[in-house]
Amino acid sequence: MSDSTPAANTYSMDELVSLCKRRGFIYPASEIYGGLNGFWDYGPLGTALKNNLRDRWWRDMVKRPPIGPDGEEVSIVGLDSSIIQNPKVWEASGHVGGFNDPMVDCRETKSRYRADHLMCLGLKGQTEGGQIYAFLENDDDSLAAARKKLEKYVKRDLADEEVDVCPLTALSPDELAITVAPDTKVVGSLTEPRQFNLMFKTFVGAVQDEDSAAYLRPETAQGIFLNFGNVVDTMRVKMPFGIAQVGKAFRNEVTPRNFIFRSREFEQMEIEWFCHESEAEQWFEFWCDVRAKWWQSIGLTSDNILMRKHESDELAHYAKEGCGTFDVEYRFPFTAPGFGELEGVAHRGNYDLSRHQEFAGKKLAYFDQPRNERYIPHVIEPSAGLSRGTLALLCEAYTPDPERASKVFMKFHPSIAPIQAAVFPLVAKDGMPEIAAKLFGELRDRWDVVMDVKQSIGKRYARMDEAGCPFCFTIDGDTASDQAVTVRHRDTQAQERVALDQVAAFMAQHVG
RNA sequence: GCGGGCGUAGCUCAAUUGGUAGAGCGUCAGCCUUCCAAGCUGAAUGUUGAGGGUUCGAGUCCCUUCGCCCGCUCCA
Repeated sequence: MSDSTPAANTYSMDELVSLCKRRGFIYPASEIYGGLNGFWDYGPLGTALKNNLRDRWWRDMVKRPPIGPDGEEVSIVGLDSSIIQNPKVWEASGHVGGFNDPMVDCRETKSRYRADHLMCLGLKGQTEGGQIYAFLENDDDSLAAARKKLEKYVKRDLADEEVDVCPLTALSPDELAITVAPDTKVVGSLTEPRQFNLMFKTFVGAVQDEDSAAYLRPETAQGIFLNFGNVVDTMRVKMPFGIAQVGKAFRNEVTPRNFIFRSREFEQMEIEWFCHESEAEQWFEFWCDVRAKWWQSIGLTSDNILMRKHESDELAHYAKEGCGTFDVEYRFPFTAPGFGELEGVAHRGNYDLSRHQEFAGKKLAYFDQPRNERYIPHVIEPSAGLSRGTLALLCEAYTPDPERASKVFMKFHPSIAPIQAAVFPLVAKDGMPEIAAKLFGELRDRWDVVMDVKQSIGKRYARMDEAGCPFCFTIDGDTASDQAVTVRHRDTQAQERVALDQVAAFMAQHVG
């Protein structure tokens, strides 16, 4: 998350969460049992919204992929790999090593540290009877403070040769017991390092022993790398090309927060774009541009979208030196005035395929006929959050309006709105419901449409405002004679008259 | 995992020093209604997050637990 100009959003997340529950977008998971931290269920409208976002992505990336720099459509094929994979996958990917951070807590200061980020200072060759002072790695002030405490303890200045520095993780439990934590003066306030396993562990088969242990995938990407060879062998693809996948991933987040922004079960929409190393930088720029524009095309305004280059110290373990990662970030109400990550476009180099080649002992090189060269492709990865994208759409759509009956309406882009049109007979008599039913039948095959004949027209309009339905078609007393209906526009509340036989054309024009 | 705050109807919230849990909105039904939650009538919905304790009596006090929010920590 990063800072920027003041927030445009003037509502609180509580209001949005409340509307999501009230209107069937998102419910707390297993709510009747008191919920479960970090999990959420999508209601009927939330499901429709999320599916629309997913389908739009699939259509724009796989079925009708973007035009590449050479003016031709790029080539992307789809995939749906399993959630549980051979446990060795996660050793090769670096998740077993890099995704398990040993943590220590300080009982005195209530601080938590990554154990591998703490270093220890002590007298060389002395452990018994002495004291050890922990300090933060790469922090000169912390180091100086630790040394000062050590010198005070031994009551003299120390030469550099006399002191010994080692990682906290190298300490024995006895040594840890005589260690003084940063910002404290007493010994033994640090807990033993504890593993924070961010991957969900499970067991394959009915017998639960370590041999059957497996993990739910923490990202969908690895399933693509595992099938790289299969796709090359079976799909007549040629470099450069992409493999796309949408699916669930699971992470045991330390702190699930901010509604569905950081949940433990979430969905990703990922493309792994394979190319020759010499073209990787060009494709990286290409995908950053394509993906930023795509988010804007579904209704996220440029004001709330930000492209941000990662600082070098926050690069992922797979990120290629010097090329880095770009984030597409969105200004959520809970991050404002800052931004939160929506999608990361990463240059993964050939890290993953090389690792799998090494760990699996299977050749994953590609023979490039035009180049007459065999190589392990480099990978550009536009990795988008489907759950986060859905949340961004909800946040972007939420529009308070004290003037209208609902006090708020959801301004979804018509193409991804969970309900794209509503058909209403103005009153439930005089043949109006019959005309409405006929129109409803014509529209529903192609769009998400509802029909409602109950209650006053104002109430139905207001209900559609909260659901974010962009257009309501109302059959009135004149329809039978003039063959026209009223279109009511959600955003402006304006009304216009449209010929009955032009409603589908109207929808095609305004919704797509 | 730590600290702080919170948890009452679908939603937003009331409920005196501990004394029978209510309102508005929403939902549903009926009447009505020819363009914005109209009006009238009626209805449903709560072990007050869960469990235990103190008390004649607990939404209210105490303990435990679960969940949510904020801050730390973390986010390959």
